[in-house]
Amino acid sequence: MSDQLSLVFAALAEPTRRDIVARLAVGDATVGELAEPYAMSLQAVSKHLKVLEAAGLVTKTPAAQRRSVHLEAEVFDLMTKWIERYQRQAEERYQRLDALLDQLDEDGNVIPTDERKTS
Amino acid sequence: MSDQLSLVFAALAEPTRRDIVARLAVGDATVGELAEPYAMSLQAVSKHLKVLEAAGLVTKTPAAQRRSVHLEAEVFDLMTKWIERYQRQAEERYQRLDALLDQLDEDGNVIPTDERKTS
DNA sequence: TAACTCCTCAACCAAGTGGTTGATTAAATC
DNA sequence: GATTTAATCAACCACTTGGTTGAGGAGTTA
Repeated sequence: MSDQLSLVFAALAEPTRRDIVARLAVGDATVGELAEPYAMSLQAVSKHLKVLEAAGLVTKTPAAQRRSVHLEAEVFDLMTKWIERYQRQAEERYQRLDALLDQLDEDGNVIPTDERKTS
Repeated sequence: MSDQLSLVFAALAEPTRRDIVARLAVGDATVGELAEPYAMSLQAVSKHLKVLEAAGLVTKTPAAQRRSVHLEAEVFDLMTKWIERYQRQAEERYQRLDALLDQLDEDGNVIPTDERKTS
């Protein structure tokens, strides 16, 4: 499961991690600040951040006592491109199906080309 | 992890399942047809389909010997809405940051409002 | 009805995941 | 320099996951 798209989808499959992303969209924060609202331990949040980091969704300032975490918006493009591709493909397919249904008469028989209504 | 958004992201975190979605975007298929290209057992593919079904990404014709599987394109909206929201938010934040940087002089000091260039 | 085919269900297994606690590193402050 | 504070590392645990094989259910066809 090492390709980035898999990592990104897996990272966002967790409500806590989506919540963290939502918070980081507002502005950068330290690990402690991010952990504060949750009942779980700081270590658990640190683990979640590592998952987000591995997916490329988040980066941390390399070395400091209070490490600032911030969102990398570009990675979203990976997902949207994948999604849009198949969403569009599926929608087009249904349009073709509609078109095909238009070519059938009330009994479900194919109407010959020369007898079809010209739109 | 029972909310649909989590289920959808988790479902698409698997390359095999994304591959199945890609195939279904082209057109409906039976379970056997979907399983054919993979080295894994039919049961394994059936499990993958169950995950996709639970996420609402896919539906099966209720009961037939050769069950037709087809893609539900609407569910993609859930994801795109979530993604776009935070992507937009993050991008706007960077625009505000740029604006803020415009308000600083070369030494990094804040330029008082009445001394700023009027755009 | 019997046989065959397509698919699902059930039990099992190795590996991964989300959480815990305890110890440790490294920066900031006294 | 010693102490506090912020964050990570490491080991552990219960549960989930992606795969397997074997049996069973429900249409289809002989």
